[in-house]
Parts: sequence; C-alpha cells; structure tokens
Amino acid sequence: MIRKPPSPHRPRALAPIPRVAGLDYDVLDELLGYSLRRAQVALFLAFHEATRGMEITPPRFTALVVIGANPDISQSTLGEVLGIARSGAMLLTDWMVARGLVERRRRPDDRRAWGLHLTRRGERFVARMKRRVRAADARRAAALNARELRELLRLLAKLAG
Amino acid sequence: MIRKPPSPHRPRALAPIPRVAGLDYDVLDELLGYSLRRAQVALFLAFHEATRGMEITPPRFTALVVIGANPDISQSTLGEVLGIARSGAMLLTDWMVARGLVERRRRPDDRRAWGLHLTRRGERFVARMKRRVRAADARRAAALNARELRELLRLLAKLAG
DNA sequence: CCGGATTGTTATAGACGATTACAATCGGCG
DNA sequence: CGCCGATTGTAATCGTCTATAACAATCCGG
Repeated sequence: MIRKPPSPHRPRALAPIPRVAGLDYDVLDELLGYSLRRAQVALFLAFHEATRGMEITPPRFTALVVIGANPDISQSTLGEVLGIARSGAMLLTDWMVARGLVERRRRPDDRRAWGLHLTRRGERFVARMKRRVRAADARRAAALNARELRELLRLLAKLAG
Repeated sequence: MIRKPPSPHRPRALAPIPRVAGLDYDVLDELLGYSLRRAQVALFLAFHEATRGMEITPPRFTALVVIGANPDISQSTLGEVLGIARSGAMLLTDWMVARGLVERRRRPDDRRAWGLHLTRRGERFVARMKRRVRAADARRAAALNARELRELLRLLAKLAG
C-alpha cells in the first residue's frame, strides 16, 4: 500500500485585507459577509503567527482538537465536522499519521472504519498548539471588553445557526 | 497575444459547517476565530445562493464593485484591495474582460498601467449582482435586530482593525 | 541620463477540495 | 440465512486558486 508522502506547509492567504486609502468601497462596507471576512482574515493571521513553525493550518488544528476530545472517531465523521469530503479527510489523516500525531486503530465492531486516536506525542503537540492558539485568539479579542466579546460570540452563533 | 480562456465556475466550499450531535468541540467553541468561520461560511452560502448562475465568487464580486466605484483603477491596486498578488489580479481581470464586463484602457499619464472600467454590460451586471447579494445578506442578517446588527458591524470593524 | 522601482505579463508549482469509481464490510429485510 | 443497498476507506484524476520568479516596458528621482 504505497502512498504519496503528505505535503509540507505553505499557507494559502497570508495577506491581510488592507483598507486602501482614498478608495470607495461602495456597498461592501454595508455587507455583513465582507465585514466577517475582514475580521476572519485578521484572526487567521493571528492563528498563523501563533502556530509558526508547527506546519499547522486551521483544518489541521480543528482535526487534532476534535480527535483529542473524541477518541475513536472515524475519518468520515471527522470529514463531516470539517465540512470536507471523505477523500480530503483521508489526506488530512495521512498527514497527522505521518507526523506521528495520530494513529489509526481497527474497530472490533466495524471493520470498515478506523478509530482515530492521538499518540502520546500527539497529545503533547495538541496541548502546546491549544495554548498558543488560545493566547493568540485572546490577544486579538482584547480589542473588545468582556461584555462586547460575549455579545459578539452570541451574535455570531445566531448568524451561523 | 494568445491567452487561455478563463475558467468556468465551480465554487470551492459549498458545505456548511454542521454542528455534529454528541460531539465534543472542546476549545473550539471558545475561539473567536472558529465562531467567525462558522458565521462566515453561513454568509458565503447565502452569497452563493444569491448569485447562482452568474459564475460569481466573492473576489469577483468585490473586484467588480470596486471597479465600478473607482473607475480607472489599476490591476495592481485591485490586487492590493483583494489581498492577492498581481498575477492573480491579472487572471481575475482576464475573466472579467472575457465576459465583456470590464475593459482595459491605456492611461495617458502612465503607459505601464491599465485603467479598468466597467462596460455598459458590466454596469448592468454589477447592479443586478449588488441587488441580489444585498438581499441575501439582509435576509441572513434578519436573524438580528437593527441594534444587534449595528453592534455586530461595529465589533467586527474593531476586530479587523 | 541613469539606476532603481513599479506595472503588467507569463510560466510554473503547490495546496486543497470535489468527483468518481472500487472493494470490503455492515445491516436490514424477505 | 442470504441478498442487496448503504457506508467506509481508498485511489486516481481534475479544477481552482494563489504564490513565486523572471522578464520587458515604463516611470521617476538624484
């Protein structure tokens, strides 16, 4: 069972969305979608900065956290959580396995599916990752006070629902 | 000057990020970045629905709106607004030109740069696009009342800054 | 007027996700 | 029990998007 070695890391969008001086943004400034994107890019940059050198992307982060919190999860469910196809979930899993962070275990009850588990190394890695990302997220969120932050999370949840 | 015909349309991520029942999301639910992404995907789906059949993506939408509001803008500046490299701005412009929505005009003062302008067809197209996207955005935003919406936009701007 | 910066362009490569097809396995129903 | 549709992981392929690097034409400041 030969398989291509998983790819290294090169993030797709490192550029912030600058507000170009003297430019008319027209309807964009009234669109919730555009404001959301601007804010999300800012948060992504903080994320990327925080995980510098770890070869981590948002999907990889989410996958590792979810596996850590839900041991024995299947690749299919993982893909569902991330909103990607099964084939993508497999490549992602390949990457984590190749880095020694995750292992596939056979399930006694269902021999089609794998159960995904963090290795000891994976556990340590996830803990370090979480610490850094949390801190970076909080640092960005510090632009808001506690009440505003709570309100923002509430409104975002309402929107996503 | 032969050039490949611009590509047709196939959006990258059509899937919402579902909240899988019985799953532990651990730290994700406390991260601003993750909440933002969930909300943004929801808005993107509304956007995609609204522009169905128009072969429009968010960057294309932004580009057309910006050109409409800032005639004679250069490709470089356009790329800067979008946060992409010049080479990408050119492919994007190629697409708009091939669809007859935009034309490149020589600038008398600077013969390196093009000035981008909407064609008449482009103007009509942008108007229709704006109407649809605005409506879809508003429909999503209707999950919030007027005060909440204003507050959300304010907080997002603070975050992005 | 000359050398460095800017603009558009082309070519190339990489990351990522979708789609499709396939084999193994599961599960329900007759 | 046995069959058939559904599910799981896998593999192969394709399309889209973006970056990088190199290049020519042009601009601009000392």
